[in-house]
Amino acid sequence: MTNKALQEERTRSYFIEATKEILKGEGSKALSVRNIAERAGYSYATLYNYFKDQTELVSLSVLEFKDECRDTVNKSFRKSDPGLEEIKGIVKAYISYFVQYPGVFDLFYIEKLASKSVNDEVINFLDTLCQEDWDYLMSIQHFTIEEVVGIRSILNKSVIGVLLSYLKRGTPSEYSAFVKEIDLLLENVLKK
Amino acid sequence: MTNKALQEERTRSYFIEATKEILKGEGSKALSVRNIAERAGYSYATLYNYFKDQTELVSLSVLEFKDECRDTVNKSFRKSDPGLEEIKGIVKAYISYFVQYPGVFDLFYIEKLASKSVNDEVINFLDTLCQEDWDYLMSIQHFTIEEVVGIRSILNKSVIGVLLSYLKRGTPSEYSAFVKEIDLLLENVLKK
DNA sequence: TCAATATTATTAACAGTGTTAATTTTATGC
DNA sequence: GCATAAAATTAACACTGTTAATAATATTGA
Repeated sequence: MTNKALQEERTRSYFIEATKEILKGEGSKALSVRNIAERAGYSYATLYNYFKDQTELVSLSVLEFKDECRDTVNKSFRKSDPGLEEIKGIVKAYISYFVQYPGVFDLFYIEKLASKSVNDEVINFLDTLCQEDWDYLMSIQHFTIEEVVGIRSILNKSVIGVLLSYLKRGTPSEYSAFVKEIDLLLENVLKK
Repeated sequence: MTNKALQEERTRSYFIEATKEILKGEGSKALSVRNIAERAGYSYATLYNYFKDQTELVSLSVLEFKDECRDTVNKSFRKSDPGLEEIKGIVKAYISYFVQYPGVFDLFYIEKLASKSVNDEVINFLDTLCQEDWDYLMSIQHFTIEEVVGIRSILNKSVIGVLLSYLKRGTPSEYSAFVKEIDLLLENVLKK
């Protein structure tokens, strides 16, 4: 019965939306089954009629955050020509997203995810956002394949590191210094 | 009475040792007040007669792990001449320590620490281990001050990133690939 | 040595967590 | 309207950190 399936999907979405709200707001530390259920308008045990456990709900949220992050990056940095400047813009917009939602950073890079496929999708996400630009830079022979492999690796890892330091250790303490650090980093990593 | 102070210090050390054992073994996820106390041979509430709360115990553990990590790095990489090769050795030994004790990585870079001073000590730790080498490289004019500032930043952040990816996301999945990635990274970051 | 005191360690309790089983409420088909 | 199927709920269990009140031990003074 398709009517039943529709209702079920609606109820599931209430739980997912509640989970996302808490993760974006108070963060994963404040997430709890009872907290989610209350916000969704159900009792805590009802959640288990629709989801295996809490981690499934978190994994589903991660996938939606991934889409949201991609949209944010695409909008905030209006696609100019492909190349180094676009990579810089993408990286900055990507970083801005996690500064706005630190709880989502935890999900992407720290918390244990239920599904291995979600895990892999997330860890390569930033790199895939820049795929076209790297292809372009190789096509015009600005970089060799070997250079691109090395630079991509450094870029991806140092972006994760700079975010972890800022969000979890408050280093640097000022946001302006953080922005400067990123500019310096991009300048040095992407130079020939 | 110095006898009393001695006994108190001994009891404190039992709790600290128990905490360190759990953190190195099962990790911070398995850490609990009752778990620590049981291993220390006391009841759970006794802990609060010697420490403000669990976070104080964790902060004290972090400081001891810091010393242990420094010793490990100094021993495993027998100090040759200062310079690029020594930096590579230090970084590799540093990374190895956290691969051996993933729970300690969590404490250093992820978990909220009670004391801000401990926080700052930890985040700059790798960089301070290489201090002499950077000074040397500038003294022989292998790098300029500006170059060193940029390279240090990239090195520190990308080491954190590469560790986070490997320990928390299992990327790369093979240890041999992980080692290769680090070699490539060091090669590219430290080149002129 | 024995009672009074000070110190140390313990149990009980509270509010919170994830999860499961049993139960109650609601909706459906005849 | 009634029996049945579905959905939502409460009760319970084993955990968590932390505090207050109690029990056990050690120390002191006479």
